[in-house]
Amino acid sequence: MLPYTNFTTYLQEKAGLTDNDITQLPYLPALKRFRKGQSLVNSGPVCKDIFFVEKGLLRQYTIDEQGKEPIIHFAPEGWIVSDRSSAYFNQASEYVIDAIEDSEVVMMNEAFINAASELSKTFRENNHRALHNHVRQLQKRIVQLLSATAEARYLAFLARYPNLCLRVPQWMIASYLGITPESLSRVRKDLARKGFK
Amino acid sequence: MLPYTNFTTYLQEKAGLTDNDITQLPYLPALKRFRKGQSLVNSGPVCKDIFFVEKGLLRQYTIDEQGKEPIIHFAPEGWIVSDRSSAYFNQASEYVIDAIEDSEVVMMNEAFINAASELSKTFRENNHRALHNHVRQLQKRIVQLLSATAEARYLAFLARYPNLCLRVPQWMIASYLGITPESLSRVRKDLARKGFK
DNA sequence: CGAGCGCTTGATTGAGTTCAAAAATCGTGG
DNA sequence: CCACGATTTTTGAACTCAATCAAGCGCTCG
Repeated sequence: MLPYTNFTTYLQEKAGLTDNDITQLPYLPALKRFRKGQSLVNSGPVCKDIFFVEKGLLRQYTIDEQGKEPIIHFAPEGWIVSDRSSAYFNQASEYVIDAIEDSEVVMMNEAFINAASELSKTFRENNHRALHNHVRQLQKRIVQLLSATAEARYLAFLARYPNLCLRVPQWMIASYLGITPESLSRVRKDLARKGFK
Repeated sequence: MLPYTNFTTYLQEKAGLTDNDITQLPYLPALKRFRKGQSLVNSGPVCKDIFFVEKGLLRQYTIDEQGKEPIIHFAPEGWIVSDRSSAYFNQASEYVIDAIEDSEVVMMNEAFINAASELSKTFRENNHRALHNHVRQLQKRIVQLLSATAEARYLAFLARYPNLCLRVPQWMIASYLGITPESLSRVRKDLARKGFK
């Protein structure tokens, strides 16, 4: 049995590889464990890998001029995170990816992606589709940041990442929303007062 | 001679088609003219085309719940705009694209993109590269909206779209930055006072 | 058990909004 | 080409949401 059930399911159901395809892959990517707080990649070097979260929870963030750490993404089990444009343009990554919980991560490198792409048209197409979907999510987030209040953005976070609000420290959610931890605390208090949940 | 010099240059220099490739295309996309204020596409229908701006200036925006119109992109000559994920997922587009100036636009449909992709590996690769680059720009904008002040965002706008600040009405720039026209007016006044430009 | 971290709460400050009105610019028809 | 109305930009004043600063509480982990 393979050491990663979520990843296998992903290859079959999301990425569109058949069982036969999988046996024909030259190798399967390694599973690595990361402790809470540990970094998978730092900003600086080129980020070559694509990470599939088998178990646990990752975050991706950058460090801006004022030393703030705005969070781009959270990635719980079954999600993927990477800085593909860093690999693509062979440029230094501006993002850090680290573990919010003890995590198990499947490290897909370019070679694996290429091999799977050679093998299966569906895999290629799904990859492309995922990229388009990513663009759409990013645009939605921009629209939201342009026009929605802190409260609306928090509610959107809850909808986008169900069951994550208890696993992610509040100060990180605040950073994802572009507000301070104090403000988020007040937003939540207000929602509670209004009888939310 | 072809009716669009910018688009031809784009096909050759950016998209990587050789002169020979171009003669082998089954057809070349149509050039359409749009008057200032006219819409190319509305939110609602699926947005199937990809627009290359031969001349003029377009904007892409959405309409949110409060009736605000946050602007996603500006596209002057030589730029491309579309809602590819709408075409890709065959879903209603949430965005409107209209002309800020009288414009000439090359309408590339899926068939043309597919034909060019068949013909040239470079075209395919450049397309993919452009998509990655797009993702990178979107992420940068998110980081900026999360952590930068109105002034910093305005300066970033000036850097990203050189020579556009005189062509785009200020209230639209304000909408792109996520602030009110009044606030932008004050940001500019402040910058002038500080001796900017 | 103590130190540190995360969350809350309060008081104050500040960036940006809202509302209102004047000034400047643009567009169009005569 | 000018004039007039409409739109855009500017300015002012009051206000609001969220940031900052500061203190206190509770939990966890060494």
